Amino acid sequence: MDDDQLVKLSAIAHRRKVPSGQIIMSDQEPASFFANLISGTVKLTKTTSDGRQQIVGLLFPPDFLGRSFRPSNPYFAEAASDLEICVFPKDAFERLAGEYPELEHRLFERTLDELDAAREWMLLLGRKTAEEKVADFLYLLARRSLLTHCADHATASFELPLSRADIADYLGLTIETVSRQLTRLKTSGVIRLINNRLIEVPSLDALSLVAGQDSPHPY
Amino acid sequence: MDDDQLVKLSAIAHRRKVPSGQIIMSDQEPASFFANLISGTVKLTKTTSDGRQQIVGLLFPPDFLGRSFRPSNPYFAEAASDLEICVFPKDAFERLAGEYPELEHRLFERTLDELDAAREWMLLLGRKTAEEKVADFLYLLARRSLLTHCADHATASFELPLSRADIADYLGLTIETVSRQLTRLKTSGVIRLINNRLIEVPSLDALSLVAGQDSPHPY
DNA sequence: CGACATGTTGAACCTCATCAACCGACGTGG
DNA sequence: CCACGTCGGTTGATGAGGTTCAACATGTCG
Repeated sequence: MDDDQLVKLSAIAHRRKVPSGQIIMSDQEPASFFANLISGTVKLTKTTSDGRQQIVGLLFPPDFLGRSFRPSNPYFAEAASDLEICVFPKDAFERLAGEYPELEHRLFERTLDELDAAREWMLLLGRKTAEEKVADFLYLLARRSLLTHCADHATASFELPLSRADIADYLGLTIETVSRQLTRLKTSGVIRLINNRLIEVPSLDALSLVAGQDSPHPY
Repeated sequence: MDDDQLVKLSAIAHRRKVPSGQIIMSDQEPASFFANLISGTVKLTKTTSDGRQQIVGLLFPPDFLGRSFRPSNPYFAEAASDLEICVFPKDAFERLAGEYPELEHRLFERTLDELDAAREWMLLLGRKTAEEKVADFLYLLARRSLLTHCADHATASFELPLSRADIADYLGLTIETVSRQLTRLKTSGVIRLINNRLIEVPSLDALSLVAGQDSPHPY
């Protein structure tokens, strides 16, 4: 994105803090803004009429939050932790997107990535065991942590961005099963639990093996 | 899409028949074309290293098949029945998309629809029971059949586009469970099985109820 | 210190997967 | 023409993986 666009973007933007648990975008009401995630984690959730919930997407910085060309979302966006976001009014942003085809193109690419991620997760939800699900989730986070804290690439350590309940909703499990599988992975030595939220992975390859990944993802 | 575009599109297109079971696009090799689905059903599948399979998307006419701005797919596209498709060479199509922003915009919109569908399916895969899954799938097909055979909108009848094995792979179940749930729905009177592939739904509302839909979808 | 939220562990139960037999339709070859 | 194998689908018996319910542990905040 060139300077001109960045200037115009920041002109219409403003920062906002959001406390954990707050709904950012709701199912029925129209989405009136776009936003860039500066810090924190956003979960996209869907719920059945009787209250069963499923997380259908996670957003980490610097992910983008919004709904292009549609009046409203078919899901909720909720702060899974305290957030900082950078908000753009929807109409102004879309005017800008009309001016700069590059911008729309970038949004398109991001949407394709989200689609790929969603489909990858469908395989996990439909066909993997509880142990594989948990290991897969941890493997995902471990790889993410390598991108930022670029360490030696064989081990990793990171903080869980979600509570047990949210992890369960992400993996299509119950909190009890998540907890049990975590202790299983701990006792089998695949991970170390420093505290409830902090995790160490001595061997990424070992973790990837438990996750049942097609191919150990290179980084 | 205006006439000019349609003319140029058809100039680079050619028809092709594809027998059931054939792989159209593969995981690793680059996707070299786009295609419009004229008749038949295409399944998008992902597979774990040990052979468990999950269908991550279904395409019906007049859906569009292809991968914008990416060299290859992270999944397979396979003919779930005999097909007729209308093929566009990738480079020619992308040149055209560059000329007509409208075209890229349309592709974007379709991708958003696919993303919504994928996320809806994540809720099904992660949180619904076998009975709800099967009922939900049938409800989906029933609504689709109303769009074409526009009948009285309270009942429906249609042909299953998938084998039991494919239905199982779509719902994250086994063929046995799919079969059992179908006979359950039959004996409880929610559906009628005319033959293995032909289904009648006396009451869409009753089916939607079993499917555990948030809201009975109006049509 | 007690109340509440979050997480862990245990025991019982249930849904769904697994394994196996069976059925009907179809195509092939003797 | 009929035996035969194959394929797609159904049905039954059994068992395992996860859910459910409940108790307990830990941590935090008033």
